[in-house]
Parts: sequence; C-alpha cells; structure tokens
Amino acid sequence: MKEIRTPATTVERLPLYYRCLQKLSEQQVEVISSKDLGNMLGIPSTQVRKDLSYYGEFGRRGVGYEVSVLLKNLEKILGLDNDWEIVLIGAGNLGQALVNYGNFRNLGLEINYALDVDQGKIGNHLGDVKIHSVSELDDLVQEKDIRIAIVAVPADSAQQIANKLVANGVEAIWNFAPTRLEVPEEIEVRNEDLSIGLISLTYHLSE
Amino acid sequence: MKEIRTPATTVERLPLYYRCLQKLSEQQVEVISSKDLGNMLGIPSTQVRKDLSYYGEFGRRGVGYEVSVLLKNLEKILGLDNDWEIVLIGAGNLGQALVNYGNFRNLGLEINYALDVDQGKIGNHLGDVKIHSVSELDDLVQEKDIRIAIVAVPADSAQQIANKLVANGVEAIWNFAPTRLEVPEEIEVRNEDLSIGLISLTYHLSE
DNA sequence: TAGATTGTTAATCGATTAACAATC
DNA sequence: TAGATTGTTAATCGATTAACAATC
Repeated sequence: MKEIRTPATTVERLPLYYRCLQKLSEQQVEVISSKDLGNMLGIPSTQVRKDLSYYGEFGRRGVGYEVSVLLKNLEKILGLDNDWEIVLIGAGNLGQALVNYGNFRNLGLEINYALDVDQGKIGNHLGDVKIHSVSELDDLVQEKDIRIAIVAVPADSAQQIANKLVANGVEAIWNFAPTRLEVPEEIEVRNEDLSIGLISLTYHLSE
Repeated sequence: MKEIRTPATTVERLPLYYRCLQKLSEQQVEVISSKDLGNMLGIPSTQVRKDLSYYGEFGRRGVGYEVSVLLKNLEKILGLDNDWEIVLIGAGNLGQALVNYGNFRNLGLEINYALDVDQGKIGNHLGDVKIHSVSELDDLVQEKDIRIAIVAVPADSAQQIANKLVANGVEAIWNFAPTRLEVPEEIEVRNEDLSIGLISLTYHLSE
C-alpha cells in the first residue's frame, strides 16, 4: 500500500483554484483547461493537474474540467460544504476586521461568536456578532461543539487561551498572536503572523 | 563564482529569530545557542545555523551567539534599520487593524499615510493617521518617495490601485486583496490572503 | 483522423537534516 | 584536556516541472 501524502503547498493552492472557479461559474464559463486556470493564477498547468490528481480525476482528456464539477469537488475537499461554528477570542481591531471580512462570506464561512476580556467591550457588537465575556468560553465551546477558534489576543495571553480552547474540545486554531502555541500534536494550528509579510518587503528592498 | 540563493523559506524564518532575540535581549540574556533559539521556535538547531550562514558567521564555536550582535545583524539584514515610509490604501476594517497593529511598532515600522475613496472617511483618523483622498496618491507617493504600499481595498479595485502605485515609484506591495496583481517583475508583491488560513483549517478537519 | 488536453511517471530542482571537522 | 557548539559539506527528503501515453 503506497502512502501518498498531499504536499502542504498543494493545500495552499486549492483555495485559489476554488475562488477562481467561483468567478468562472459566475461568468457562465462551463469548461476550463488546466492551462487557462493556471494562467489566471500564475501557476503552471502541470502543477494544477498534479495538485488535483491527489484527490481524483476530475477532468476529461482532450477537453478540460467542467467548472461546476470541479467546484463541487473542491468544495467538498476543502470542507466548505460543512456548517462550521467558529469562535473568535479577542475583539480588538483585528478581531473586528476578521468578523467583517467579506471574503469569508463568499466561502460560506462566518465567525459566529466573539469573546473578549474587556468589560467595556462586552455586550457591544462586531458587525452582527455580540461580544461575550471570555469567562463564557468553556460553556460556549462545549455546548456549541465548536471545533474552530480564532485567537486574536495579545501574545502574552495567547497560550493561556489556547489551553482553554483545547481543553474544551477545539481542534483547530487560527493564531494571529505572534507567538508559538504549544498544543497537542493532533490540534491543527495555523499561524498568521502579519509582521512576516511586512518584514519580507523591507528585506527585499534592502538587499 | 558560485551563486548562493537564500531560500525563500529562510527569509520567512528570519523575522521569527529577530523577534525571539528581542525578547531574549529584554530578559538580559547575553548568549544563546542555535539549539536553545530553535527550541523556542520549534525549529531544528541545524536549520537555525544554516539560515544564518547565508548572511555571515555570527556565532562563536563552543559558545553560541551573542544576542546583541545577532540582533543588530538581523536588524540590518531585514532592513529594519531603515526609516521606511509606508502608505495604506483602503481605510476599512482591515486597514484600521493594520494601522493599529502593535507588533509593527516593536519592529520600528509604522504606517504613515492612509488613503481611501470614501468621501465619508476622508478627514477621519485611523489611530494617529489621517485619512486622505486616494486622488492624492500620485503626489503623495512621489513627494514622500514612498517605496512600500499596503493594498487593503476590494479585489476589483486592487489592480487599478497597484498600477497607480507602480507608476509613481512604489517598489513593494503588501496585497490583502484576494486577487493576483499583475506588476512588472522587479516589483515585490507579497500576497496576504486571509481566506487561505481559515480554509486550511476546514480542510484539515474534513480529511 | 488531427488537435487538444488530461493524468501520471520520471527527471529536476530546492530545502531540510545529518554528520563532522574546526574551534572556543 | 573534555565538553560544547559553530559553520559547512554531503545525504536525504519533498516539491516542481518535463515529457508523454491515454483519450476525448
């Protein structure tokens, strides 16, 4: 039995294909080749085909990919056909931006709950989402069976929040705090370290 | 003459080293080994040494790295010893979060100017930064010799903004719009596509 | 049939890791 | 000298790309 691991880099590209196909679908495009799809994204056609090949055979030789079929399959692969409950911890500027981030809506994703420690914020709203006290974290995560959490708190409280999230059953954490979270290895952590993006620019301009 | 290209992955890790060293410096730690530095970040010591080796020999065999020396060198390598002028285009929720993002301050970076199309926003402030009309883009970028821009506008106007930025001399763009920007190849573009982070979590939970 | 395009194997390229001489 | 740790070479691992048979 041969183990074929999907490269992490492939997983990063799938959302790009997905969004591109959404656009094509809106434009009533019915069939697209790996070449054309790749061109829209600056990705070689050979890479597009290889990426998709980890999940099945979605195209027709000599023809291309039917947009609706590929879109449906990617939706499934990416887990976007599920109804995820997502909790945000930290209702600061960044938290607010995330709750109101329009591009999640287009993917069928939304942040359902927001928590903060600041008494002054509790009861306020971020977009449609009411801010609750972080003291309700345990009950909320357990009662709603929340599996995905977004950590947008200062670096020095991120680990403590992560511990509580994991203890209550959260399985995936999107971490915006610029710090490494220590969690059990079965927990999926995605670090979104905004400083790296900006520093990579100052780096390249300084070379 | 042998060309030694620094791997892109190395460049991504340098900011992590830098921030870690800042913390160590605050804690009055004077010397650190690649092993200890790596442990703090979940990176093998051998990788730490290899990464640093692209830029010089900063350590002492049998001893380790002097924190202040390595910090100073990384600051230079990353271009953080410069006084960059940075303009933000798009003063929405995300733009606001970026202007107020505290972790840039710690790196000596800050967003100096903010522009928006919305007449209702012009004249308001994001943190300390006054919002100007995007019609002032050309003059501002040229007069202030701005080399770095942050694009936080909707996807459908991102390309047009990028064109104006490049035409006026901007050399590096941090793009938060979920779209590919077509720019001359000498322009550095860093795409920060927030959807990818969240989708990668739904993907892994669906496997 | 001729032209187009997929899916996949094999070759290449690039990044990580192991191993170790140099040296503090 | 013995123990620690760097800097670097060589080996390994993983991802991209080229090439092409299969097939529409």
